[in-house]
Amino acid sequence: MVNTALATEPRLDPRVARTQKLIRDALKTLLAEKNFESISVQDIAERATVNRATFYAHFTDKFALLNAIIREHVATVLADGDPLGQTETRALLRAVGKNVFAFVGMHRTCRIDRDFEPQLESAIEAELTEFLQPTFEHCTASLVASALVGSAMNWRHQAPKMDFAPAIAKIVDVLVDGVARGRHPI
Amino acid sequence: MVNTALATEPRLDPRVARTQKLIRDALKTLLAEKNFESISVQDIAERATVNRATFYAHFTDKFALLNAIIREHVATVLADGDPLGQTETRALLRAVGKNVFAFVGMHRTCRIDRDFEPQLESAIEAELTEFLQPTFEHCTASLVASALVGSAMNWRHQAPKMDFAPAIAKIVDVLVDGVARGRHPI
DNA sequence: GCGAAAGTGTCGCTTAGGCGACGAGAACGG
DNA sequence: CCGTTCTCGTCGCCTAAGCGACACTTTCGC
Repeated sequence: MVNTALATEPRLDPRVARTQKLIRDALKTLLAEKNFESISVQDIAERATVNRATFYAHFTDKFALLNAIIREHVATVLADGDPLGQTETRALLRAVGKNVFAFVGMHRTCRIDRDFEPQLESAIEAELTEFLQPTFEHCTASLVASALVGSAMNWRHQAPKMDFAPAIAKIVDVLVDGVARGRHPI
Repeated sequence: MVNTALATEPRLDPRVARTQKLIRDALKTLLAEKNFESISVQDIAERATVNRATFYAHFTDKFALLNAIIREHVATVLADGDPLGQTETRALLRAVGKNVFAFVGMHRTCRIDRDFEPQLESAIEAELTEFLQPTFEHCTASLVASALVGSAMNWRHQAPKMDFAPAIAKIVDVLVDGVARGRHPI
């Protein structure tokens, strides 16, 4: 019996793992205290009990770090209820969509917002694409991800208080049956 | 304005501080799960996300670590209510004694017990002696510490359910007359 | 009783992290 | 306007931590 983790991860120095966790946790707690743009790399390094230079050895800047944290969070939310376990395509997409909307919805009150939305969106898209890879071929996964995330962001701005179930149903219908059904009559 | 901490501490590498804290916390959490003697150095190192060799670079063995933790805890309990703030010797000793008995009492249910008592006792004594140093000359501090801790351990075995206030009063009465002469002015 | 398994304490070698300094850009306040 | 201050990103040197192996001792389980 071979450990598959060893195959994918060529071995991670425990110091690296620890340092990265310290840095992630540092930003998380700081975000609970003040907004993102008023947080400096020094703040993060200090809170993480890590040297500033060490920070740069792991993340190019604080945006990259935030991105990593978002993606980490997204990944867990996406897996809720094991949506990929659904055999029927329509049911699978609905389940995935529900998680995407849920994630986008819960970040309405987050301190990050405002001018970070583009990063947020692309982070979700990237993570969702990876999440769908085992089920769809890359090109399709990417398209589905864009569609779902884009719709979710749109819903968030237009009618965040409305139930998102109908919106998801419509999106899934289009994705599964093709765009022809939604075409305006000629 | 000179930072006094810089004078006393010749500079502590943050990695060292972090590692030691990780190791301390590791043993603390492990003690909440199982008893001391069934905890191996490996267990501690693993929980602390620290290499076993690193453990030995900081503590000679697990007993030394436990000792350090005890002393750390003792130090905080001893300072409760700022007993050294008392100007009257009798009141001061009573306040200190109360904290000592409180500490010894709260360790009745601790998983460490049984055959660790000698270490426990000497750790408390050592810490208490240091604690009393600014107020009493070393020799006196040591004597007072031995008396208080020894009495507390005795009380713990003989009549742990009895109120310890009278016992302390008695000890203080015995100590005061001889001890007053060794106390620093003011 | 004995071999296997697990724990201990230590040692050299390798690698990640801390330090201090640097030049550069941005923000501020006189 | 220009100095002051702060943050950024990077570099070379040094040190702490990780690794794997070693020779023991202890503890089991058969």
